[in-house]
Amino acid sequence: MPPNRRVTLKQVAERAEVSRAAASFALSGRPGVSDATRTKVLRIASELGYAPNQVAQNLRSSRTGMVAVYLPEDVSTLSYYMEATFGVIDEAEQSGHTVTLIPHRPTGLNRLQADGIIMLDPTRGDPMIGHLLDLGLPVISGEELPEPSDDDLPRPSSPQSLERSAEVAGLVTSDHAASTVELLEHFVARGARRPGIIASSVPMAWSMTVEATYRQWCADRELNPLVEYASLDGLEETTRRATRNLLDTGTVDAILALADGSALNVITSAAEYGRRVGEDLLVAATVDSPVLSYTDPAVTAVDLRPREFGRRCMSVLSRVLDAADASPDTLAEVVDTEVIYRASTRGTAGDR
Amino acid sequence: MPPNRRVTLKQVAERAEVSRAAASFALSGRPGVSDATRTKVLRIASELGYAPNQVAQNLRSSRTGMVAVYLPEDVSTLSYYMEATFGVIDEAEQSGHTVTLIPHRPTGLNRLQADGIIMLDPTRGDPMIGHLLDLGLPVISGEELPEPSDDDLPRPSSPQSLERSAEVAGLVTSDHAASTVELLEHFVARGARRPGIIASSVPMAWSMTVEATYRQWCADRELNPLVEYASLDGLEETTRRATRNLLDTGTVDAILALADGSALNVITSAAEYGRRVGEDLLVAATVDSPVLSYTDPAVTAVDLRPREFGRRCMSVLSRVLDAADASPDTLAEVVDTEVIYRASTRGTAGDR
DNA sequence: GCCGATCACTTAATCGATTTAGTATGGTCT
DNA sequence: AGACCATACTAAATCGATTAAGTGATCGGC
Repeated sequence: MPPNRRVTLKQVAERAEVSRAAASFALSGRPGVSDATRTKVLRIASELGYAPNQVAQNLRSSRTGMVAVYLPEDVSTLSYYMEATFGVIDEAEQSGHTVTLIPHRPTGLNRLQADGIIMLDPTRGDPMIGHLLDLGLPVISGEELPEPSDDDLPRPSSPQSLERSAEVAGLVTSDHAASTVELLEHFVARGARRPGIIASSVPMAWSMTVEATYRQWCADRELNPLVEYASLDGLEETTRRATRNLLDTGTVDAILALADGSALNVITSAAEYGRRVGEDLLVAATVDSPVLSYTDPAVTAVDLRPREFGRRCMSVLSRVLDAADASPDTLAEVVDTEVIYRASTRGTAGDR
Repeated sequence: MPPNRRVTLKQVAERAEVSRAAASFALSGRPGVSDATRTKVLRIASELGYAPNQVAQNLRSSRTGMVAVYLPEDVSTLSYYMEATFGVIDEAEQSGHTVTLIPHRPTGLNRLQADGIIMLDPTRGDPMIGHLLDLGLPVISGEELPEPSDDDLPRPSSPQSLERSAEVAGLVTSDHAASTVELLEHFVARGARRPGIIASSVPMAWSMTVEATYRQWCADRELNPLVEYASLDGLEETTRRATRNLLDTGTVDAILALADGSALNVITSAAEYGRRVGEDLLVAATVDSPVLSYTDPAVTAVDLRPREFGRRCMSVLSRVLDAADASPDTLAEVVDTEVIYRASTRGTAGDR
């Protein structure tokens, strides 16, 4: 009755005049009790507002009921991670898991309680990645795990753990290569001849895929790739410089920006170079973000469906957790993306 | 030894040749064991890499060890909440709490396990707010709790719970009135005479404070307030319209935008009206966001120190949880803010 | 009419840590 | 030497749910 004192199974059992075990059977829907008893217990449970104490359940089942999400520390595009995290939460609710966020510092990592880990966009060189893999928990990687770089310290781990960390339990990706090609072809269809790219020096798998795809696309057409970088150190300054360098060439008539910040900078400074975005300068971004629809003109971008992406990560993790023992190969899934066409790539060749 | 099998207190006790109770006393630092035993237990515990099972601890202490954070469903400025949430996590780590995010749907709310709740920017009309307040857990509100509007359904709650929900256990705010005045005065100091505002129709306490402060400021100077709204329904369209309406007046020479999207739209469409941002049109935003530093010119904005804000919310909650029984009045704290001056308010009146 | 099987249920062990109550040891005081 | 007490520890209960093992009753088959 008092909402501060929670109803326990024992109380339900007493009211129903059965043992705690019988009540437990009835509530969990397993055989062993008569239909009469079952309905009675269920009725009383709902009357009393019984909700099982998850802490007790978890202790018994030696699970934590928690899923830990790890996000990159330095992110330029926050909305993606926010949405993806809520996608994880959506799906975690289904399987009765709670979602916790992992701090970026390794302090107290051994205190981390979770049944599994979801890493979004693991960054090469981030020492946390190794620590998390070494925890012995099933890990789902959102976007590919980058190869450890040479200057990374070798993790102090036994051969056994090395072997384990070579594999994640599941992998969810988006087809960045396909969406990059779609954007580049769209540039061409809208009348552009020389697309350039403002890449990111952040060593995440997806950004490397986009850049490599662009370079390959240029190679296929015997075009000289026009690549400028925005780096995490001095992000604003390098973003501005990348924009300036591309526009200074004078030959660029389309720009593919990896980060929303870069696209934004192109939009707002194009006028200084006498360029009109959407007409003689097409602009698109590889990751959509709310801000890209507020600019004038609004910016064409790839909707990575982050919410769905997060849901899929959690759903893969659920399957891994249920499989318990037998999961020899890692589960892999691809989330569909969609290019959102906006005014920044209207171009000169007809409508739409 | 195997990292997948966690070390338990029993194992430590056996290795140290004492009872589990003695080991527990030793580890928790309470009297009742000799110094020799204590050091021995501690040594063995660290050798074995013992970490107490928090699930068991929580069951025993009938706490959950979790803090639940509730974010508004429709947010235009994501980075603020992201940062604030990580601030909560920073501080929660200190007190050994895990942070979970609350889904926006009330489904399964009674299954929510937490020792306390932190609501960020509670929105008037959001039915979740009532539900969360009725849970009987200590609630910290980040920014004031709005008065329930008339058309809100009365919550089905006993008088007792009504009384309780009238009060939150703690309140953390930023001084939006002060920062608004600072921005307006800055406009004037930079040569502006007629500032307008693109307000938000989102009924959150802070946005209402900013708008009210602006109106009062105008009234004090016998100026006619120039207010346009960007509403959540059709955010892009209303944002554009608000910008257009303000610029169409021709009299506006400074614009204060509540959301980063609005500020952005002003920046990118000013040229069409023959205005030069930072010269004959000053622009500032009441909430800083990464995108505001990538535009050209970059936009002056208020840094609300969201990370610190989140930390303070959690620290207040910690105090409430420790106080246990005696906390008659709600704890209140104010987080300092800082205006970040950028090129969009350079103006005509000298340097700065 | 008796054996075995099935059903419906209860008892008790279990998860891992904390904590109360209880016990043995040694020392001090008179 | 016996009473008394503090110290250092152990045994066992506890948190709330799950589940293996056990008990009694009923039923069917031959």
